[in-house]
Amino acid sequence: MPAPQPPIQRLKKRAQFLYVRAGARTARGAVLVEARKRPEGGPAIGAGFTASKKIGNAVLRNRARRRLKEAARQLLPEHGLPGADYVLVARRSTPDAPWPALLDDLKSALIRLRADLEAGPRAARSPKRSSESD
RNA sequence: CCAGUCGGCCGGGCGGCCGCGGGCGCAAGCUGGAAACGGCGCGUUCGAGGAAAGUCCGGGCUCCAUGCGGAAACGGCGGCGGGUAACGCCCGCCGAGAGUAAUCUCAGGGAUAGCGCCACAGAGAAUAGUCUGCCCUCCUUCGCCAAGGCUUCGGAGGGUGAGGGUGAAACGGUGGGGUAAGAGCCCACCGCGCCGACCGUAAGGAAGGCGGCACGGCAAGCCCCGCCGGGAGCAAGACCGAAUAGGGAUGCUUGGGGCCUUGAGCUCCAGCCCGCCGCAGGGGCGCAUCCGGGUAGGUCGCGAGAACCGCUCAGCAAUGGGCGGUCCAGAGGAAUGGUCGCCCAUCCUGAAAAGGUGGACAAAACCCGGCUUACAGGCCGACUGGCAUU
Repeated sequence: MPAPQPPIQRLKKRAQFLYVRAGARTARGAVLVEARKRPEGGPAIGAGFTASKKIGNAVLRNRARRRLKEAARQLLPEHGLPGADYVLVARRSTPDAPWPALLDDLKSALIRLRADLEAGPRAARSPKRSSESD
């Protein structure tokens, strides 16, 4: 490994999740990814995981969250933007999707989001997002 | 062998590779630090369930309330005995009901404490009752006659509670006697009620005797009796505690005037500030150190116990005693995973070989004891009935 991988920090607090929720958002197949630059920056990449009750019972939610965690572990250091926080939201197909397809979806979403984030925080907030945000 | 009843147990296995959380250890390495000690890292070890679920009962623990005891109200429970920390749970037994049987089911205290209700149907539904009937007397009427009576239609009065019919239930049943017809009116048996030797700790069982029948059901309508119960919950609760704002104390500093309760108190004017200029209006004007309360956040609570395993003793059992051994998840929006291979079940195709498919229900969150509900498939034991065989 020539370049050191950026460290990954787990998001824990509700406030952190709410902060990221106001940022960019991209859905790809089995995953929905939210991302936003932290104001203080830094080399670390933040990662949080969410599986709502829409996914199913506790067993299914756990499985979805853990698959997202493993996928993020593999892809986030390479495709994530240092200094930004990501929240991976499980969708109904997350627990059962084929593993390579899940990785593809996440990778595609991360690349798209990275481009948005690097273009600037204003550009990340596309107008269609305002309708679906609460 | 087939059909069935009951109880107990398991609930995929093994192995690569890459990861995660807790505990313990660490020579060297990187890193923070004056150090102590941390972080990264390395090693090692442990890391979801029988229901972890529903949150329906019972407890532990914590805080609140509380002088002690009792009662009312409200809620829960309800055969008897035992087990237990406790229970609405468990075991054994009793009673009633179902089944050929093993076995299963039961809100299983009180209906002579009182009130209330008993739909529909039906004449009548609880101090009974005459719709259709049966019988007697009287009146009327038809017919026969041996002149004594017999008989048909209708009406009135009375007797009856037997037959028909209604109903979940009609105020004992069957048979005989009896009678105008009938009726526990009388008799036998059965049922029922009362007493009851004797057996059982008890619920209860019961030989036998007496009674001529009296006493319908619902307490899951109110109620009565007995027993139990203070409330809220780990977001309990304890400790530490930043920034900012506000409170208090001390010290220092201060444009001018007024007031008094003499203090950075109140108030007026000027000045300055609220991006700049003008006008109008509004707001603000100490600093430093320390103290205490609270918020974010953090630490504890937090797992060696009504624990698990084996042997043994007591007991029909639930369970309890003794001895030996084991340490067995703990966190917050972070862990208990991802992926691959082989095997074992499932299902599909197939004559087979084989190929494909793909793993029930469901995941701790303060901890125990129960209950209830969900569950692919499999294993073990005991017992009952039938068939066959010896």
